[in-house]
Amino acid sequence: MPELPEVESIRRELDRSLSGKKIALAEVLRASVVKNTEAGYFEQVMRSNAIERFDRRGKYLLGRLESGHTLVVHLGMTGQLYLSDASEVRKKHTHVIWALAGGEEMRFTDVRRFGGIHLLDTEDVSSISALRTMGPEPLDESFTLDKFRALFLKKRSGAIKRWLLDQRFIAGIGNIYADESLFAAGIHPGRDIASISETEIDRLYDAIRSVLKQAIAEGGSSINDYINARGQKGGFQDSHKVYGKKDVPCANCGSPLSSCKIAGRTTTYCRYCQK
DNA sequence: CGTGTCACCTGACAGC
DNA sequence: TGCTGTCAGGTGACAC
Repeated sequence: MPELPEVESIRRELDRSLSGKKIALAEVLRASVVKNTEAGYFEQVMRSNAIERFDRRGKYLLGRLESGHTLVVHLGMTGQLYLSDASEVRKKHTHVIWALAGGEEMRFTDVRRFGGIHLLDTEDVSSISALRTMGPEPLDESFTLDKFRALFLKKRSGAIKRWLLDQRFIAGIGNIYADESLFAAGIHPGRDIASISETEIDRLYDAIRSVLKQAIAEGGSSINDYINARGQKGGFQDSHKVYGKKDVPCANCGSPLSSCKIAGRTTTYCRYCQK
C-alpha cells in the first residue's frame, strides 16, 4: 500500500500531533515486528522517552526520539501507524502501541506483517541497507531536472517501470505511482530505459513530481488498507487514471486500458497514449 | 550486474 | 456454505 504520498501524509500528521509529546510506555504485542531488538529492550528505551519529530525517507518513517534513538517504521503492504484514543478497542493485528501522556495512543497495525520496526541510534540509521542505498527524494528541492537526467546517464537497460520501482534509483515510488507517472508522461511502462529520449525524461520528471504532489494534496491513495494517522482514508484513488483500471476507457483517448506484468507487478497503461 | 522467482503473511473475492 | 485458486500498495534472498 503505502508509497511516498501515503507515508508523507502520515508523517505530517504524526509530526504535527506528536512532536514534543512524552511516551508514557510502549507495549510490543508481537515481538517479531520489532526487527533488531528484544521487545523488552524496545519497551525500556521507549518508557519516558519523548518524540522530537517525524521525518521520512522514501517509504520509511523516522521517529526521532529525545534519547538520540530513531524509530524506523516501514509499513510494507498493509501497515498502519495511527493515533487512537486509549479507550478504543484495538484492531486485530495491532502489534505495537505507544501510550502517550494524555490518554492518546499511537498504534502499529499490520495484517500481513510485511512491515516492521527498527530501533536504532540515530547515527546508525544507515545500518539499514535499504536506507543506505536509497536514491534521491523526488520532491526535494535539491532534486532538479539535471539530477533526474543524470540518473539515466549510467547506460542502464531494462523496463523503465522496473527502474521507477527500484528504490536505489529514486525513492518512494511503488506500483501505483509508477503507473500513474508513466501515464502522465505518455511513456509505455515496458520501454527500455536506454531508449527514453531527453524530451521524455523531462516529461517524466514533471509527471512524477506533479503526480506525487497531487497525491499528497489529496491525502494519498486508499485501495484497501491505507488510512492516515487520523484513521481516515485518502482521496487520490478517485484521481487514478490507470492504476487498477484495466478495461476502463482511457481518460485521454477513450480506448480500453491494457494490462500486463512488468517486474512481476500488474501494470496498467494505455497502448495508444503511452509509446 | 540484471532479471526472474519465491518467500514472507493474511484476507478478499471469484468460481465451482 | 465452503473449498480452491488468485490476487494485493513491498522488499529481500537466491539462482542463473
